[in-house]
Amino acid sequence: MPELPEVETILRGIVPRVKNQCIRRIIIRQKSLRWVIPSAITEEFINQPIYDLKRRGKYLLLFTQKGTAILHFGMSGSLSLLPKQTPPNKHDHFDFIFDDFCLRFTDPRRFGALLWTRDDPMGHPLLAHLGKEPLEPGFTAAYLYKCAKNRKIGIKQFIMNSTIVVGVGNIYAAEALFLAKINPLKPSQALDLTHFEQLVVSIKKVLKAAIKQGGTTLRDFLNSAGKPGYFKLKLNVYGREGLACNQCGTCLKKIVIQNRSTVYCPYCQAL
DNA sequence: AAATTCTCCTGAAGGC
DNA sequence: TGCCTTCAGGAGAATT
Repeated sequence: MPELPEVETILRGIVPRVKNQCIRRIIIRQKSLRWVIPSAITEEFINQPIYDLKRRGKYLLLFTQKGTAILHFGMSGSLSLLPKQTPPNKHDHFDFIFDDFCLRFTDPRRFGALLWTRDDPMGHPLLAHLGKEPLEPGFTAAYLYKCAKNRKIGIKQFIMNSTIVVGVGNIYAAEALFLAKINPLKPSQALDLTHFEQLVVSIKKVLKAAIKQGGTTLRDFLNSAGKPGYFKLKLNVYGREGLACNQCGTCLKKIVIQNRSTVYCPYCQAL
């Protein structure tokens, strides 16, 4: 599922092809994604140079003078760079047709989104209240510590709260907590500055490693048409319940937090 | 204000 | 073989 590193990789993959290019036509086959695709986009997004592309959290932004397209990949969304006229498959919901290629959005579960705003996208309701970017300098232990004050919620839910820090999804939350040796259920307010320092370092480390891994798959994305493969990052805990901890050999335990499966090492991550 | 629950959707996997 | 059930999960919306 596309988390921050995947979205970053998609961004880097399409920038060389898309930047300063114009979309000539938009084909929408399925407009009801997470939200209905606004009809204005089919006119206003056309023939406008896309002068910049950015990522904010897991959102991808395509800027033109008339407005900005906001893409989200939900759980199962992806983009492909394809030759024009490539026949669509079942879950190919929309195409951006450029002069020389087609950028196609595919999303079996339809949790993704395509929105359009004429205003500053950072002020859009979906983006306005997002928290810190985890790979930027403002994401610090002191910041988390301050946010965690009086928060009883478990630390895993805390770092997955996008109003605090963006882009830390279920997989990377579990992996970062393992690296930081913190129990996912630990009440946020009970952690001290040292814990948060470890946590910040671990989150940055896990995300950077995944982006680096994504870079190796980027070549395929650019040269041959298609999508970037998902990362074969070495996972310590996610999806490894019942297996031995890489660190100490203890049987990894799975619990459910807010309907999200959470795997951790009961020994390395004791409360 | 903070925490919890519900919801969207469909493919994969498991049970019988 | 095939049908049915369960699960996975990002994140906004609704509810407590």
